[in-house]
Amino acid sequence: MADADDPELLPGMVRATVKASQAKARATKARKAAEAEPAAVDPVARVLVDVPLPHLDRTFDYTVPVAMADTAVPGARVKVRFAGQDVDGFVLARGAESDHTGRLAPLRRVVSAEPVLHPQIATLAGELAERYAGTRSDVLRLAIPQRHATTEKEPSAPAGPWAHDAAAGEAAWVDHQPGPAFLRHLATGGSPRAVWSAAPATDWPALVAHAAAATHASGRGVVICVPDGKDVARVDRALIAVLGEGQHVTLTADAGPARRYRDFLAISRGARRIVVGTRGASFAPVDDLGLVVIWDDGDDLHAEPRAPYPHTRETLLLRAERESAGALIGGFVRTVEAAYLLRTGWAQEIAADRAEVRRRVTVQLAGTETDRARGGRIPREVHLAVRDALETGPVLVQTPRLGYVNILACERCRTPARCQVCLGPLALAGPATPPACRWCGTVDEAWACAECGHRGLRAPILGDARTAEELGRALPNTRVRTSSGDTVLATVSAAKQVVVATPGAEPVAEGGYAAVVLLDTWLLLSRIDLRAGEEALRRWADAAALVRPGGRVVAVGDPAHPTLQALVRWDPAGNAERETDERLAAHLPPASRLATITGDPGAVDDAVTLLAAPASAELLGPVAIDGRGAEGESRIVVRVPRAEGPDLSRALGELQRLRSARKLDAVRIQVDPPTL
DNA sequence: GCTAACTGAGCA
DNA sequence: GCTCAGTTAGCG
Repeated sequence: MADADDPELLPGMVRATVKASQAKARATKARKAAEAEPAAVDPVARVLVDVPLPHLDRTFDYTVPVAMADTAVPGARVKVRFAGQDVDGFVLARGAESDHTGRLAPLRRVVSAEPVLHPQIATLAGELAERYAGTRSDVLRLAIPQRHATTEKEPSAPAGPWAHDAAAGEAAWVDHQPGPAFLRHLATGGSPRAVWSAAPATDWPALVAHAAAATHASGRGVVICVPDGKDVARVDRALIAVLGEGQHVTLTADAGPARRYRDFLAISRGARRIVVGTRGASFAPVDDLGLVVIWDDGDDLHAEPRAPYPHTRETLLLRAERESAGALIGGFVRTVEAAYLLRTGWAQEIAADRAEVRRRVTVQLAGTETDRARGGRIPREVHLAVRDALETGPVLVQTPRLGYVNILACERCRTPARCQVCLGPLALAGPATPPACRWCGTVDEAWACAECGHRGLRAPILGDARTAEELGRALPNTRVRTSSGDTVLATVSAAKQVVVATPGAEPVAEGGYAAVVLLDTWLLLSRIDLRAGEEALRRWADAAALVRPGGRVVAVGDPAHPTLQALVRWDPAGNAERETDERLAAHLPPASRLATITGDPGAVDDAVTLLAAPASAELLGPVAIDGRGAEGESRIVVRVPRAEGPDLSRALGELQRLRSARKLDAVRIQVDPPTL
């Protein structure tokens, strides 16, 4: 260095360029000095850097140059030099000094002074990262939308005036007790928590809107999460009807970056206090949160498919606890997780009484063995019921999605064909091949039905198009429409018509359907899954609930099946209790905490030896998993009693930090996977 | 993840 | 004694 500082020692030819570069270096140095001149107040910024590595999920201190003193506020996006490159980060806090012993690097740039990361969301990200054994930066990627500079320059319009009609809210809730008391509690600043089983034919978006209005009346904010955009639109309309325009915003993934950021900012800046959206909205930084609402928490759309895979219900319940807000877990059915909240006394029950439910709907079963043997898909009595109901209004027919269950069934009694080795579903790999298990690959040449002994197999005839065709033939002068896949109808008019829809794609009918028909219920039940029963009832009830008050529901299926019996009795609570008992007996969630570790077989083995799991932990597997880009991977399940859940999460987090620090092959960890 | 520092092999 | 590819620690 001393030599280079003295140009006389260098040959003349290069002297000029050296001088020029030295002048440049001096200028850079001077600029750097100015930049590095630390702010007078709180010159240290604690920065969370956006790197995906678990062992780097901690804050790093940087000095705040005086030029950034006012913009590098907590919550602001910044660029910092990290490991020799520029990375994004958030300022978590400012402070007078650092506990880092070395020299601090200056912040490189304040991307924007907009404080998009609120303290309560930063804390939430930390707790979720810990629970799901992931990183805060992964959670924040889900929580904070992409910045849109143009949008950020515009101010957020303040909310206009509004009035609270408490009487209207209580009237709307009167059939669901103690709903009115729940609303009063919210309106007076309380934070009640309830699991709400909506009666069929309930205009649930309106009730949710009234709960939001009651909370709003107490001067607090509301977060409402629903499964999909169709539901967001319904609640949006209901909020407008109850509170007027401009009191709330909607947050959906498909809104486009500008719109999304604008609505996020309206919440972040406190210009709006009520938000309704899909799962991403669960992170909305609503000021002074008073109520969280989740509708239909069993819908798998509430399960985030990106790491660390947080579930909307868990995110919202955690926020309700931490931010002392009320909670409303609503649906036409009840998940075992919601039932558990009642069992533990965390929440109270809100439901309609038996008489009210009976006034609203009658559910009948149709389809006897003789009907089936005749080979007709739609039993005669269903045809009659449809014709009958069409006299007074539209009819909804739910039919399982084509390819939803790619399995074979007994030709005679329609019991799904299962593998003798592992109970997996049998399927045909191709024409003229014997049936084989889709899970373990075992070929079963000599299959015979376990129920009736019959040896013939058939692929079920399915699909909304087939059903629509069959109904169209039977009802020559009736309009038959379909709603499924890419062409989902949101609503239909009150006109007399038949709407054939796949589960989840049922349109809402103006005034409700005169009748709802559920076809091929056995197919939804044949899914061999942890949640098959719960999921089947959810899909039936969500369709059946679209009936008009006093309407009729006809389900085609086996009257002996307990899940269908729960539908007939309209007893989501009983079904959840039964499912919960089964889960308890089988040591499955919510009585236990489960986690899966997936990856290369070697890496998974290795991870298990490194995992300092609680002593009570059970390891199930590893098993090889196939299909969908998981070639040659294996998976192990770790199970602990619920009370040890936090210990397991901590151990899994520690495992990920250890593995990333040592640069071992990555493994994917999922805590409480929605399905196994 | 990335960079920068470190290591030792290979060669003058 | 030096370069350089390969390795690895640590990131403020």
